Amino acid sequence: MPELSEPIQTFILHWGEMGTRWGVNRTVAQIHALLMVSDRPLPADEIAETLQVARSNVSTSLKELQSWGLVKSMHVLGDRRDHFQSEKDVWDMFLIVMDERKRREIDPSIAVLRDCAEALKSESNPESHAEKQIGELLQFMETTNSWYANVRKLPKPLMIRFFKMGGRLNKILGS
Amino acid sequence: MPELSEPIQTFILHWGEMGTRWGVNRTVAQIHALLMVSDRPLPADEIAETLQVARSNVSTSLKELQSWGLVKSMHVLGDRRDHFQSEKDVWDMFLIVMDERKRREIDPSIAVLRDCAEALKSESNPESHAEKQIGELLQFMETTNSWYANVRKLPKPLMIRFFKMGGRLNKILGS
DNA sequence: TGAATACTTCAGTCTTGACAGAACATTCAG
DNA sequence: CTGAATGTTCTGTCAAGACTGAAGTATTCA
Repeated sequence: MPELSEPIQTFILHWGEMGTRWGVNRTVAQIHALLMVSDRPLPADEIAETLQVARSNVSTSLKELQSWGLVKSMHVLGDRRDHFQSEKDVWDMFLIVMDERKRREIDPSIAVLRDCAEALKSESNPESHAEKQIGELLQFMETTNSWYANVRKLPKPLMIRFFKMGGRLNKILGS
Repeated sequence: MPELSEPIQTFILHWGEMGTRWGVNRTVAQIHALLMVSDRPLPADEIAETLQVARSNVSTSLKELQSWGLVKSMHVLGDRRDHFQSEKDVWDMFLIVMDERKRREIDPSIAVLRDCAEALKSESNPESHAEKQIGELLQFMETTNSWYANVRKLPKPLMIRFFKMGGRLNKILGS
């Protein structure tokens, strides 16, 4: 592995930093960044060397990235080592992350809110404000969820068009 | 402060947990949750007692919530203490968080990516793949940013309509 | 078969950030 | 002016979890 050029280092470090701000382990995010900009799949030991972290740390981080579906392992002819490559398409990456966060965090939250709302309803209730507030939170999440489901099922080119549009929102909604 | 009922405890604890998953301090998120479901503004000491955390911890967490614009302090007649109330409207809350994350994280990331892309362009370049990838990331962020700006400037009722719609997306985009 | 290679898991260490409690600052009532 | 009430800041402690190196497992090849 050639040393990383300065701008690429900057990118990887920044991506790692952003990771932490969004609840993602720094090393995991850095490895993701590295694989994104790599022009070929990398074996774990090369990643460890490049980022100067322990081999074992790379192993678990790669597992994590694979569990998100952001990284896949593959093989290279004449090399026994696993090689890892990142999803490269930014839109696909985005959707993967959204799907996964929905599955891991939003959906369970909706379930919890629903239970809480239910429990508060059946008590004859000195906490009607809380009930109302939680109900609104629940409704909000359900609304955005179903909105997302609809965006999600658009074929990708249409979806991209949808996001590039936006200037025309007013016109559409005005009708 | 009456003790928290069981479903409300559940809600607050869950909200705290979700906080950590999104890079927000657990106590900060818990206080936010408590204030959301409270039917009146609460003074800091009451929050500390209710959530069983140190008064000083509450102080700094409230500062944090205020810096996000999610919580405001106010005064109650005949009480010298500051009382804190959360924004209650879920849509407004959502927009506040989006605005703030854009300002704190997305915009700076765009700046970094732009610098990196620039630096990679001027080097006569063995890293054209990285350049391409970072360029696409940049483009993606700029696209979503401007999409968000357009959604953002809709009057709230229209915006809500926009999110409740979604079923009609296909029809609209088909044209 | 066993040495070499690759990968994973585990146990202990280290770091970061969260937190408590104390010290400090400010305001206000008397 | 003083002391009680309130809020903030600071310092040291602690815990969570990130990370390392070593031990363990699996696979391949000589």
